[in-house]
Amino acid sequence: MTTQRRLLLEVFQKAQGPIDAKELYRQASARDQSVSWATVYRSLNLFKQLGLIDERRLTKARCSYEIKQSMEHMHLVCQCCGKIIDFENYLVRKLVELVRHEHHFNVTKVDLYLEGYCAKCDGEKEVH
Amino acid sequence: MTTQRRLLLEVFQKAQGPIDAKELYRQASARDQSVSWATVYRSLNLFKQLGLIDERRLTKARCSYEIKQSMEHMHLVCQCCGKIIDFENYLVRKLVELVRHEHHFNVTKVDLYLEGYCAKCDGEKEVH
DNA sequence: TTAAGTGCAAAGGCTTTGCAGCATA
DNA sequence: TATGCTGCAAAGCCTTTGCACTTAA
Repeated sequence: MTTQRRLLLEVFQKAQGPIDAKELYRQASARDQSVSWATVYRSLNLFKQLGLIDERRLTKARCSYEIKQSMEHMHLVCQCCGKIIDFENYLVRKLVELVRHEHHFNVTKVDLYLEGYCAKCDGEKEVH
Repeated sequence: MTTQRRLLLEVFQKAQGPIDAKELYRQASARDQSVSWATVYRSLNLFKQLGLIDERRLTKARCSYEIKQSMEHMHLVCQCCGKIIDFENYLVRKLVELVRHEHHFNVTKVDLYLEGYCAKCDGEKEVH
């Protein structure tokens, strides 16, 4: 456990939700200028391998990372205001069990991403 | 509508499930050597904009594309051999309805991604 | 004919890696 | 002290873009 890794983990713990490598680098190097891109990416791969963080493909350009969540965890992303709502439900587990049985597919990771309009933005859309 | 675009759409229609740009280029240029990477990517962006195809980041390295599917569509990605299995089930619709009601979230796009071991790779894992 | 599409090559982003020096245990 | 980690810089991929030429309508 090095100072760099400790620092990066702290940034993750402070973050509310997923962040990308760029943001991780930005926040970490703001607190310790010597932190390099190489260390950021090497640590991300390490944390991922250790199961400390999840890697998601939220945008085309780059991956997002966040402290590991439960399997029943979903993200609702508002395409209007960008708000991210975290959401958990037993139906996700049912879905996983279904896949396991119908396809003999041994699920290790679930990534559910729903895009649309949140209550607020959808309401405003109706008005116009 | 150019010959190149027609050819690329044909490759999509023949493909069983999502393919990435590399595979699209491979198959297209096998039938018409003059097809270039620039045209492949420019066409992908056009098709996406027209709503003909969906773009998903199924693997970390690159995006996958496929003819637009229903909302109940899911992807199972084998972390061992990389195979991508398409899968549909009514539970996805139930999930969407749940989100709609419980969070007043107006869902426009669903992206469900399950990672794990396919039947074949999981079987081989057991042996060792 | 002419606006739009194409190929080529170069550039742009994100991520990985070789290597020498440094720090943790 | 010895293994493992780091920073730097360069390289590796995937994707986009400028430019001159070609093609579909």
